[in-house]
Amino acid sequence: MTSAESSPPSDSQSDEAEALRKLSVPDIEDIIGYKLRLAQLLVFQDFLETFSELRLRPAEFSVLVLIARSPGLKQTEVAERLGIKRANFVALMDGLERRGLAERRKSANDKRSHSLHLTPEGHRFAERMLAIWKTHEQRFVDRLGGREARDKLIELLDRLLDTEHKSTSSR
Amino acid sequence: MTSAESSPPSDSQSDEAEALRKLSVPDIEDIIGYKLRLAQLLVFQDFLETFSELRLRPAEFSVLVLIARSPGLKQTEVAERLGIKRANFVALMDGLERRGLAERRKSANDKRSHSLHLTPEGHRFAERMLAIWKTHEQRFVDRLGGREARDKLIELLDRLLDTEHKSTSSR
DNA sequence: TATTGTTATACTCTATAACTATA
DNA sequence: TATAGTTATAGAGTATAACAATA
Repeated sequence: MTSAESSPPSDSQSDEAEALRKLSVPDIEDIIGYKLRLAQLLVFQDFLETFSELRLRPAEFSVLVLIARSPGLKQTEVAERLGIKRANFVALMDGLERRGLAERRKSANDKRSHSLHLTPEGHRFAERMLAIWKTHEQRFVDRLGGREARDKLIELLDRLLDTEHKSTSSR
Repeated sequence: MTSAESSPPSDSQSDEAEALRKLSVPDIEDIIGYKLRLAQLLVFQDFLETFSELRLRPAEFSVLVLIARSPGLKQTEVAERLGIKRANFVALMDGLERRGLAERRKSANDKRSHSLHLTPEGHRFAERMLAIWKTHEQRFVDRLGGREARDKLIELLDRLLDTEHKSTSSR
């Protein structure tokens, strides 16, 4: 099972430990990006498990949410808002269309573009989806310690995402 | 350029808007997982740009940090701590070894395992790497509004990551 | 039998170039 | 010329199975 040595192996350990002191290497747990990645992976993992029976992935969920709130958006608009390359959006939308959840409608004024909409079935699906999503989201609000903590997290993440980085105090 | 219609297309808009009211679809910006993903992508993107001249990816950085702090760890231990499958860790470690930054040492007591160490060159590399990393990390501390805000963010992320989810108020 | 490191492989995401039909 | 959608393709990152050497 576990090897008999509970203390770490001591090759040239002391030399390296000495070198470490000069380096002041950060604890990986204190690194913002590392922790953000762990948290994101955890939430997405929970999402995948929560939505396994609906066979819904995060990207598909976000597309359905967006066209439910803003029906009629052009395909490229939806893709750009979600940070999906329009080339990659095609297969995703094909899947939603094949499942009868969403549809492309040819625009009359611009025959190049498609406007996106939920189908009636997609609307019923969205109801189930959002009910399930609430349990998923609430799970993490609870872990955070309630709505205030959740709001604080969103606020801090928004600060990270704020494109107005005033490098100096000017502007 | 931009099409003449500034108001959204109004196909069966009113019907869909009515349906939306019943649905109460969340704003995608209010979804924890979505915002976490955006923030993580932003930080990693900044990391990639910051370290483009060192040709260092986040996973490689985390490995170097870990074996700088804890020299002698077994290959599988390092991989597991970072959430990397040991099969995928092989090529990553090959790369660090090929660049002369880290090395596998055959363990005397267990001839199956390798203990991982920085080379002297890897140590010098780590000094440069960490100096650069500090500027990267500080950039986001500044955006957050200082060290207190950064500590708060880490604390909230830790709550998300806490495996002790007390489902009820018991325990 | 179990574990360490390894190879091979497959699947998902993401990124880019180039095509078509419209504008 | 430029744009919307599409196709093809390549690269990362990640996941699993199976093997050899060793425990």
